[in-house]
Amino acid sequence: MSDGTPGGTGKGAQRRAELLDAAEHILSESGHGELTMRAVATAAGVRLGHLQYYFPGRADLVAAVLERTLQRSRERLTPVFASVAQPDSAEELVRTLLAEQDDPQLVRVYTELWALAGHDDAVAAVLRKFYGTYRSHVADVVRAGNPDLPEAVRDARAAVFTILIEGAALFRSGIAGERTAATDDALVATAVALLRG
Amino acid sequence: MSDGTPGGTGKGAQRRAELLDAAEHILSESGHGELTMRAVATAAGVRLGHLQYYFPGRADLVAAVLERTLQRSRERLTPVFASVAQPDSAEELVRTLLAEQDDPQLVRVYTELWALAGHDDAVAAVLRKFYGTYRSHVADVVRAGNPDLPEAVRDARAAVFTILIEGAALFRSGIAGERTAATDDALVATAVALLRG
DNA sequence: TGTACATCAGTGAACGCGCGTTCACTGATGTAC
DNA sequence: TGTACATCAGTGAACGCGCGTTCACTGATGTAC
Repeated sequence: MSDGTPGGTGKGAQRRAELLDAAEHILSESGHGELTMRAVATAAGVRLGHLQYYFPGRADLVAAVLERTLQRSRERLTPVFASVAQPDSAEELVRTLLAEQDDPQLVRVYTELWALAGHDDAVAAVLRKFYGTYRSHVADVVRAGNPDLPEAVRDARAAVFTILIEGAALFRSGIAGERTAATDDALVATAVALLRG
Repeated sequence: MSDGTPGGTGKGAQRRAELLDAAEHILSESGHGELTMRAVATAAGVRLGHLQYYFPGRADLVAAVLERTLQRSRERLTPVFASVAQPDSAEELVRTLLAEQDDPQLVRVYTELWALAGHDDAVAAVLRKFYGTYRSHVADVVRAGNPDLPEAVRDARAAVFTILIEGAALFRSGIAGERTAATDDALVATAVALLRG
């Protein structure tokens, strides 16, 4: 490994992934405060000292969870946005994005990351970049369906769309009442209107 | 005090408020993990043992911050909703709700509470009730402007409206790019459309 | 008006525990010759 | 094919520290008679 991080390929990579799985699980189930080196090591069936072979400090571990989570989301979302060249598939796009939120563990991890961003500038910067890319993807969809829209309006629509989708995630983390088909339909209708204008 | 909690009125009440101010400040600036009994006592200029006279354990302190925050929001929001009997003031309502989010400390506290709700059932239950009331206020506004709308549609619109407003708060906690007038306008237009149908 | 007593407000020391971090160490695996 | 050596993967003990909690204590304020 050129960057000094163990686990590029093979056995090391698998171990690293297992450790991140354990950390992610604890983060989503119990929150940032319970994400201790010892808890992760125990959950992964590894000794404390060995966890530190992969992640020397707690900060490295948290940063790695953040990066992997966002990277996975990027890899899932990019093809989804790329496939909606035709603007009439807007509803399908929205329903696909909402379906991403069906994994409660992932939603809780995001909730934790949002809270972290509130008082950790590094996390905030990474999330800001992530949602910047997200918004530009949405803006591309808006432009495809309405090429003459002024750029400012297009970007504003993309921002509101993003707020709506992520707000929906927030309200699936145990805060809202039950999720109904009528709510989903209203959500989709509103989101589609933002894309189509 | 009939319930055993010190600080009902007078000096005790003021001390209690000061302690909660300190706790709230730490929660918003540094997060739940940094909210320790010692840090709160120090910030409030009080000895650890005395903080425990008001809040015997950390859980009591966190619960009190949660309750006071939501109670204050209720007291601010109830008259706002009550004043929009006339449905044509929908835009004013939305702008007022967004203006509530201009306090970064309050927004960060909410972000922390959302994360807490993800793995604390008591917090989740309190927040669920709060947003249930919130949605029913919104639904009343929707009904005032459109009395014949089926109840399911009305409630769905209220839910999406709430998602949109709270999603906007989320994206003011350091996650989004800059907040522009165009974004606010698009947000208001979308929210008003949900109220008016 | 005075006094006795209860309650309120606040102090200070000590406890055991889990935490992140440091570090010396061992065995397994790969690689050069 | 064998051997020497470097690197990788994993162990185990110990550290100092900050944490929540417990508890005995003191002084100020209110109240009953």
